[in-house]
Amino acid sequence: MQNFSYLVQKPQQARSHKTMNQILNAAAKILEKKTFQDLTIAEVVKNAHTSVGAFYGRFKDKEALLQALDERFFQEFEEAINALLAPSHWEGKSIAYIIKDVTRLIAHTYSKDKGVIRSLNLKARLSGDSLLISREQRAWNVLYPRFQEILLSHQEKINCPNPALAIQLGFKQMFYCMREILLWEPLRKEPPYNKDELISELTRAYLSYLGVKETN
Amino acid sequence: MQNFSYLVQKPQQARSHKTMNQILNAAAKILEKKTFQDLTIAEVVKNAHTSVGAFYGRFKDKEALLQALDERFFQEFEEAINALLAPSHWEGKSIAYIIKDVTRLIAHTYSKDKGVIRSLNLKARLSGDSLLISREQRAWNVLYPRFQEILLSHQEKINCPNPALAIQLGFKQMFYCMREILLWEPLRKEPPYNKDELISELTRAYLSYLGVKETN
DNA sequence: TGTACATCAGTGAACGCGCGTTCACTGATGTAC
DNA sequence: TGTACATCAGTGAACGCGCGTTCACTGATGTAC
Repeated sequence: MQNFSYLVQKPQQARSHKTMNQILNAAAKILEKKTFQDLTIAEVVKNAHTSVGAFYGRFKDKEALLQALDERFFQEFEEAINALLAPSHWEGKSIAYIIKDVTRLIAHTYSKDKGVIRSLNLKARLSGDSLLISREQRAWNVLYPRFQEILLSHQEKINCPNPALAIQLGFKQMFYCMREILLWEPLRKEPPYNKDELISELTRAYLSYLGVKETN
Repeated sequence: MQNFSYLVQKPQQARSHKTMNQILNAAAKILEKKTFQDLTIAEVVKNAHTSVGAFYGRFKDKEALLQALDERFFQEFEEAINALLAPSHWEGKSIAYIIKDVTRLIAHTYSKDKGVIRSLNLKARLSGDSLLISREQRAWNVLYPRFQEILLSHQEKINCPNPALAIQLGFKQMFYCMREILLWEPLRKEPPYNKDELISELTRAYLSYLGVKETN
């Protein structure tokens, strides 16, 4: 599953494991304030109380640092997705329940470690042909098809001309909007939303668009 | 209104005016394929059949090039917005009509000069505290409040718990989704949508969310 | 329970490359009289 | 209708700075016997 080719060598001793974590923590913290481009190795190792050489003893290059952050921060996300997708979990649940579940997951995912996620998102846009697909993207590629399939199996509750299209566009509206609001609006100093309100409003919008009547 | 402080000097002769346009065209073309960061002055002037010195005779620095592109490409957009906002234009029109109008404007705006718009959007995210607010942003700041005001004046047609919130979130859903789909999905090789279908679906979604009944 | 050796880990000065920017110079255009 | 001068415009080699990366070296940890 995971290849750690971005590492020169996996940590062998507790000592180096600690150093590596210090580096990742320092980097994550710096990324709250600036972009990955503006982050320098010198700055990271200074904040991690280690040295440039220690960095390159662990990471192949600067790029590898971002990959390591990607792995580290989306492990949790992947587990949350797997929990949602457990065969029994959505069994017999209403569309409203399922949509709210997914909306909530997205809201929570994009509320933590914003600096790292922002950097990864930017990275995906900057590097034209994305050589390495991010772990985040891979996670979505697992979640979405299953989600769509389940919604389509409830098709009789959906009242709109083109359910398949509406499921997709509705998901994108909710997802892109949530991501922009949580990740980028704060940087533009826009007033924040109440998170629970945001979740229920976006859920409501999605359900309205699909023409789902039930209020459950 | 516009300050051209990013220019060393405005073109005085037809000759230099032509050179400047060649530079802007070359840059816009390069930005279809790569980001502003990856674009080099050497590359631009080579494609513009001119020289580094000519560039710096016109532009204060590399940054100024992006500002000039911003000005050049959003002039048209601003005019379109002013047309929509002409006092008589939305007089007596239905909510459905108004929303479709705005959705269509966004769709058309983000269908052209994607390279430049992408670069400007990235720029806004990369440079933490945006020193210069982009012309695009300024344009939205003019359009949105007026749009909101007009929708609120039709409040009796809106059926949802919190109209003001729904107008705002609905707009964001539509806008962020449209922008992401038109600007970034193609880069990820995702299959494109039919534009008219996209406009009417996102309009329909917005109206459903607001609980607007009329089909006009 | 030492001793020898291999590997892991860390240090930070120095290197080097890419690319934005400068600068000394040449040529074109406009204006005054 | 030239001539002189100022300003505009363009050229491209050279500069220089920032920052990622290397490298020679020191110290720590583990293992064999």
